[in-house]
Amino acid sequence: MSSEEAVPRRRRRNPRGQGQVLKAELVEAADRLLATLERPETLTLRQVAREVGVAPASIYGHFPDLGALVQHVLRLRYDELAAVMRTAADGAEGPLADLVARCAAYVHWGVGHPGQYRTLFGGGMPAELVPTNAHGAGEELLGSVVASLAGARQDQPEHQDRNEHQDRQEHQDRHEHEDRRGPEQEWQAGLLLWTALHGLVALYNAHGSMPWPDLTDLIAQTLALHTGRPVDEIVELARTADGPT
Amino acid sequence: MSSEEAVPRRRRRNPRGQGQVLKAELVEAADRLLATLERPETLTLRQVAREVGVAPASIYGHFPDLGALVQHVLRLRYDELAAVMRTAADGAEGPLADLVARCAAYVHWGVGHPGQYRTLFGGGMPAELVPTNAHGAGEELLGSVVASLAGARQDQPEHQDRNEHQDRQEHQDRHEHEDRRGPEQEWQAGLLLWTALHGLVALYNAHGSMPWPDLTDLIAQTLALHTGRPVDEIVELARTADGPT
DNA sequence: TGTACATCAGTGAACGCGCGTTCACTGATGTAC
DNA sequence: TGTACATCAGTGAACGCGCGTTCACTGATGTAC
Repeated sequence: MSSEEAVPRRRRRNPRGQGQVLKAELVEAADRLLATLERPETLTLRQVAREVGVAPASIYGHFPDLGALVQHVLRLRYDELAAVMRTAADGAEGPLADLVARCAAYVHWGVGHPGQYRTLFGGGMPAELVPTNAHGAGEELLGSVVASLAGARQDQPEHQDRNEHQDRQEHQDRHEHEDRRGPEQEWQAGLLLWTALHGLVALYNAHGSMPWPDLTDLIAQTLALHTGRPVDEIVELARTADGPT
Repeated sequence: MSSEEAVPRRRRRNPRGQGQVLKAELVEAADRLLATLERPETLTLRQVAREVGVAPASIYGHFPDLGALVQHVLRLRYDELAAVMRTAADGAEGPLADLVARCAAYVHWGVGHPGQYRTLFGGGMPAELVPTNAHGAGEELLGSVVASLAGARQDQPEHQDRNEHQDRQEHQDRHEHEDRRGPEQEWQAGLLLWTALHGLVALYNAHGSMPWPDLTDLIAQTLALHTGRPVDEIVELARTADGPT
């Protein structure tokens, strides 16, 4: 370990038709660095070049600049997260299970990929590079949570929304008609759930040294709050979703 | 506006006994830049010097390096946030009002100071500079939320925790005795509330271009979920806490 | 079968920039005699 | 009242560094004749 790290990686030039190989290696390297670096937003073009073992100028043959490379990587990761959530929900039986699977997948991905999560949702990147910002805060992702939460609430056996139907003395004029939940309330509820999950991931990742309770418990507790369902039921669903550990 | 910005600010040297004046100016300038910069974690020693109108080397007379200066500023801001929350709770009548006042103050401060909030809680700074990390994730702040939430739950008129007392078929062995909430549950509940508030602030700040619902509504909704109290009651309390708008 | 040439996949050196940090210095202002 | 000196509050130039980007280039490999 003395001087081994100082030796620059050598690399065989690709044969004729294989120009795309380096591009793939660049993407992998950037991804690896985003995952690894303590502060991924400080990623550097020369770092990527070094990681691959290539001259800095070589990157320009494949991407106009570092921004474009990062954007490419983030797009992949965002799609991966969305896919993970979709897949997790695939095996779900019923709307609540669907919601639990999606949200658990979200949080576990975020905790498993701190660097990329931070880069995607931490707001530390030039806004135009991040798919999350590019078209309205990760529309697909947020949309799926909103829909899933709405489905789970719809499905509730005895749907008593005690938070909204009692104790209204004088404010019933402010909201026109909340006997039935409109799409706007559903959107707000989903948004709120997303912020809760995001806060959980962000703080969990930022304060790794703190003594955190079991993550699955925290997710279950959060979902219990946002669905009004018993925490044990959620834990049960989360456990079967995670598979036998 | 053409060349005006290129002119470096001139500054009178302080008279003899007034060496501390520059120190104060440095703190102010760093604070202003942390508040202003799009990515405050990229703050630079030379930027601070420029902002004050002083040679970069002059900073070393007052701080050993930029880190020390930033640490100083963050300490001030953290104390300010804690004080704002304390003051807000001072006028509160009852535990629920206390909780609402504290949490509303937290969120409003965070949204009003995006740069500093990000620097304090965003995890983008070398950990040792941030008072939040220095002694256990902002113990005082988290502790106050935990206590306040526990107080509000204690105070609940008809304390029915439907999330925990029904539908337990086979998992009652996992938790030993949750008829009464132990300090551990209280801590977890407070932690979860904190993550929710943090997620709200972080995403609100990061996605300013999104169409967000009214912030006070979101806070109230969050607190309604975490206390099990009707949202209207919370909104009422939040409104009186904010003062007439 | 041989050879000139084009293309491909990168290289290597150089540029100008902003950065943190150092070091000897400057010039105004108090203080001792 | 004068003057030598110490101190204070900062300056200015220089250093070495890593960075993004440019530009002419190189050397292996395929293709046309």
